[in-house]
Amino acid sequence: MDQPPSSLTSTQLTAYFAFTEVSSLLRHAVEQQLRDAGNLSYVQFQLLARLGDSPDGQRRMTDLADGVVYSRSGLTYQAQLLEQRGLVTRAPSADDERSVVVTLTEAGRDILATVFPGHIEALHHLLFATLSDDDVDELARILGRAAEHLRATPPRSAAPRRRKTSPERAAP
Amino acid sequence: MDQPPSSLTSTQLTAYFAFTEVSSLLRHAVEQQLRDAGNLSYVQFQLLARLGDSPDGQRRMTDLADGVVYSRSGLTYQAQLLEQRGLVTRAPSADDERSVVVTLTEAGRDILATVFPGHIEALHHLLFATLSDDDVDELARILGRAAEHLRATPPRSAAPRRRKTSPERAAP
DNA sequence: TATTGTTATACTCTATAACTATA
DNA sequence: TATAGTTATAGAGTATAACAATA
Repeated sequence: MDQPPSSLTSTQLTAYFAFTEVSSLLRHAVEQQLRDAGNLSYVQFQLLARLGDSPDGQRRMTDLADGVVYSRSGLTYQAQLLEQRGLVTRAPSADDERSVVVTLTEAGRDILATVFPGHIEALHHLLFATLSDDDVDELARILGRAAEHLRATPPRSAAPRRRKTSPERAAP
Repeated sequence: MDQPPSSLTSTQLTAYFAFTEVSSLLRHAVEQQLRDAGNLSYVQFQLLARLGDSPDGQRRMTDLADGVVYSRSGLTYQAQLLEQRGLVTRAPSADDERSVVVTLTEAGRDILATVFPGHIEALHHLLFATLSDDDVDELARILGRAAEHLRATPPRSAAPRRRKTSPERAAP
């Protein structure tokens, strides 16, 4: 049903509260596992995992920043930390001297390998243990659609701002 | 391709990634709305909302901390900020002189009233716009179960720690 | 002694603005 | 001029430990 924009159905409220609760508790637990298993923050894990996903283990700084919705400076800070620990290297790109290419090192892969099993195990214990296969199917379908929608929806009030990647003409 | 996950199905992975993405984007958008509409952080909003939920607009510090999974000191910090803005008051409890009762003020209720409509509207736009009623039902059911499970599942490695509220007998 | 809450403190993280260099 | 990234800096937030007061 369509509602006046100032109310939610009770089911919507239930869904929202459950979502935030799962999100918060799961995030908390995962952060702790990552910290215990590899002394990684969630953000650092995301960055390493992104690099691990790349076929050559490399990404440009900007591409990494886009994925994690970070400010450039925030990413520089995290990249420095990871570099100091020897988990990544940074070098200017051959294509474009302005760009910096971040590369996952062997040590970085090792850390990922150390952390992954516990990560997955935690998801089993915390999230999937009580869900049926059908539930997981539904979840993937519904949240997949929601994610797609969110990705395509610009933050409304911040609309006239310049986006990071998209080359919009600036409305002065 | 991804690395072969040791024991998650591809649907589970899809569901997990979609969940984290929705969680992250939604949280980001909601935080911005709360900041814009009422200059509130997400945590501050949660605290005020919790107080607003209470019939008399009051809660003990410890009860508030439990709900938000915070350290005591972190809660004290936030409560100070809210008190400075006149959104809550703090006073020793009559029942137990050790306890501090936090009370939502008129100004606090006003802020909640100011912020709520936009909050709900954002949820409409961002989350519920693309979901059918059945989807929302499913989401509420599935995540409700997951939340219940998470709530009941103690962080495994931190198990032998004392919990905050539950009067367990401590296993020595 | 155990519980409630505050304080002191140190640390992590994030964003903004100014800056350098390449395109 | 526009883009990629770094640096300087400042601010919010969080947790740990020591502490005071009450039960």
